[in-house]
Amino acid sequence: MPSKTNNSLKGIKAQKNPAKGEAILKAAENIFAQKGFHEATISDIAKKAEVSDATIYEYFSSKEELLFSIPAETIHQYQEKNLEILEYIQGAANKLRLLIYRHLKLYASNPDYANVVMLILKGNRNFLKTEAYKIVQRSARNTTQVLEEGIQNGEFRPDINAYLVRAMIWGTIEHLVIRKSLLGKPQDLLGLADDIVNTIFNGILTPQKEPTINVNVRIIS
Amino acid sequence: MPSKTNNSLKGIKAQKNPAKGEAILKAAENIFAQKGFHEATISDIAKKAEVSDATIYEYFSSKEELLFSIPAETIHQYQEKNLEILEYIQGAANKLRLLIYRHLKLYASNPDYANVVMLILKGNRNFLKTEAYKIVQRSARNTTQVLEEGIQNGEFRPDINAYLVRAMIWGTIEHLVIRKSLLGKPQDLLGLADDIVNTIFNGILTPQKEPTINVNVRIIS
Amino acid sequence: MPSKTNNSLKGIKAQKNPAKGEAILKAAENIFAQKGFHEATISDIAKKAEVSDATIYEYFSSKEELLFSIPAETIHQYQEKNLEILEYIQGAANKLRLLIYRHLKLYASNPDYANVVMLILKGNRNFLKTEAYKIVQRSARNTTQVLEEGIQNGEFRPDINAYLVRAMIWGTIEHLVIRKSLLGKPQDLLGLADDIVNTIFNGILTPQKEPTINVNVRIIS
Amino acid sequence: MPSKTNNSLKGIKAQKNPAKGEAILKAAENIFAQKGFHEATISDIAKKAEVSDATIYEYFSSKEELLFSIPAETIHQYQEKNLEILEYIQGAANKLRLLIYRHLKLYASNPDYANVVMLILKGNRNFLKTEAYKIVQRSARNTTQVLEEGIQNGEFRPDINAYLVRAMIWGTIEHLVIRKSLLGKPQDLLGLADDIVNTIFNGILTPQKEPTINVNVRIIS
DNA sequence: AATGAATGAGAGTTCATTCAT
DNA sequence: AATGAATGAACTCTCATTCAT
Repeated sequence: MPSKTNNSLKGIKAQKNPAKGEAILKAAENIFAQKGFHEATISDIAKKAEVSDATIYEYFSSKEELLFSIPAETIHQYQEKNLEILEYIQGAANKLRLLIYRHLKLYASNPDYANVVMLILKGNRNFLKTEAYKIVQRSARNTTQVLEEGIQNGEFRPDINAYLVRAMIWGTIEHLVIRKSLLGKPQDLLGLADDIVNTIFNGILTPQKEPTINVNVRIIS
Repeated sequence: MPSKTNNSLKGIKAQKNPAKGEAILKAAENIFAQKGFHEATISDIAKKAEVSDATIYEYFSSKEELLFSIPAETIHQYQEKNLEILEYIQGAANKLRLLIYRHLKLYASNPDYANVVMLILKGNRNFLKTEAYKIVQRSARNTTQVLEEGIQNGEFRPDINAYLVRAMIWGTIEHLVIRKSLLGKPQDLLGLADDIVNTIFNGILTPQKEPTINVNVRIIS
Repeated sequence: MPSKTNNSLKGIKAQKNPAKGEAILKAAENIFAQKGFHEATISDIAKKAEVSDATIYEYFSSKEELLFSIPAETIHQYQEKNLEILEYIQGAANKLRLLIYRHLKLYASNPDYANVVMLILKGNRNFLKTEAYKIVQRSARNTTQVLEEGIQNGEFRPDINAYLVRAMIWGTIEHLVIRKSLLGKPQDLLGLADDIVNTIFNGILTPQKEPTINVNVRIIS
Repeated sequence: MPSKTNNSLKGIKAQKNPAKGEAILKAAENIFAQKGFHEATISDIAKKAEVSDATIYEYFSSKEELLFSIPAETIHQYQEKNLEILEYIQGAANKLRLLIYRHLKLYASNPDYANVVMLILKGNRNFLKTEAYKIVQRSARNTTQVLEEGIQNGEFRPDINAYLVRAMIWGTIEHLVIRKSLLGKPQDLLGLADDIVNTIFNGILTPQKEPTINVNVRIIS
């Protein structure tokens, strides 16, 4: 159930015309994704959004605030939906599978967004002070909680480091998304979800064959 | 066996005074790490290197080339050393453990370098055309080869996706290194190496203790 | 006898709502006094006047016209009142004393006004073309006339330069008012009126003892 | 004897090429005088000085600093010269006459300078924090000291207010200079020096001609 | 009559880069 | 080889002003 008061999330100055604000945001997402932050100019974005340069400043107080406003809405809805769905899923393993799947899908279905988040925002120290980043943190906590739940109910090994496992899952996803953004390579991001889950669940070592007893039965006809 | 002709790797214009070139590179690494690429100025770097702005252009043809020259030497030596050591290690699992350990150590012991590579170079499309990036790719192939070796000799499950597993390992490491750069958080990066290896090897699922003895029945007709 | 058609004096576009026009003018006076002309924005003034930016343009056709409209009413009333009072005063010296006193008082009792006139309008070439400036000139002529009256009736030295003396009086007052605006220094502006008058009247030189005749009387007893 | 270390007075960033710095300063003086501070652009000044816009910023860190640097050298030399000359003049009245004369001459012979100082700097609050303004203050103290000297040695009335008289002198001069700048009116500024001095010295009132002869009677017994 | 919304037009400032010495 | 000096080329951001409603 997405809240109605998500305006505050965006750090947008006012809301003269929300549709126009949204259009600017979309244009910015696209231009930043193509060119990068410093290489993109306000003029580029204004042209794409079909407004004047000055109008952008009616909606966002600076170029950087415009950048930081991009993920706000998306991340917010993503997180709300996650919480909503998690309620209906039984079992930590199933929940984790869902989180991985949705995390991948978030980026897979929004390439520009993925680009901006992975290539621009991820390395930006100022983004860490952002409201949107706080939601990212909350979203991270979802994963950790699911992991801890699984440890406690015995689904997951008791000796795993939940913080590290979360880092592995996120790191894997982000690594793949960046490669996709930069090289276009993993053609089908979502298709990797199962492999990721399997590897995270079972590891890569060949399971030690449990010691077996070979019984040779000779049927004497 | 490190080559002597590693100049070409650096993209350095000439080699008037290699020591000075090196000093500029170190200064750049430090300044870029602190401020980021666009926020750092040639003047900042020149001041730190105790040369004039113009001198930097005697050694590097542009600010971006200077940036791209930072990893060249380090990555080159890293890769050479990897190849050298891998020869002496038996078993894919052991080799993989080594690669993970050294990969983490590379960043853990060079925070400025980690910063530049993770926060600046990683998202830079032009870096992909670089000579240094080719070494990165070669280094990635090491990991894939070790994984494939392990699959073939039965150490690793036959059904794992080597490409994906490598992405997981690298993604995990990079994720942790970025957090360290940005948040200072995983205090002891290297200390996580064993946990990473364990989780990658064994997964997170609690192994199903088979309550029964496996009996193989061979019917001899 | 103040005219009723003082609208023309203000350069105000229309007179939709005179009270609102006045409010805008007062707001402008205050904001300009605080910030200066270029540093003050129409928005600042609109906010202070509790109207929208656009409304200001319903009353004044430009920012500069708004500025020039500030002194109109005040200077007009000041001049009218001067003329009125001068009629009832006997003697050029007395009249001059009055003009000095009222001139000082005009600024002393309207600090914002003083600020705008002294720090902003005084150096503005366009202001010279203004209707309000014509009244300033007329007001200056009052002073000159009083001076000439005094010269003719013997109250003032015949060799003084009326134009210069007026410049001295006005220069003195303006200098003091500016210092007050900028430095807050002459705490009590009005208190200086008498000193100004005395100095202007008597100068600063110690009066020469009138030549005397020494008569020695010898009393012969 | 002007000091050699007057660079510090200018607030100039460096002194790459003092002649060029001077040229920029002269160009700025002229352009500011013609157009005013806000109406003048860095481009205007650069064009006049025959340098690029960017070069101006090699010599002055901002447009405002450039403005403030204009009076530094002039005011400094003026003050030094004043002190030098005052030493050789006997009598407060003579000294005061000199100060008035030189004050007028300073502006009369540098119309652009007069313009900048009177129309732009005089109303600028930030200028008060300037090094150059401190010299202005010192220069003001010269005048006050001469006035006090005259009071003490009996040349000037004991009841005059030195602070006020200085304000009158400066106010008169500034008023005339502004009129000259704005209206071109007092054709011959310097020619007014004597009138100013006379009026300041003797006032404007007709001296009361004593109708009687003062007779001192000495009775010689 | 009043204004929300939009923008044209600049302007100051920064910096990577060049080049004569 | 080294650099002081100069600048071309942008780009963000501001604000007075307009106009449809």
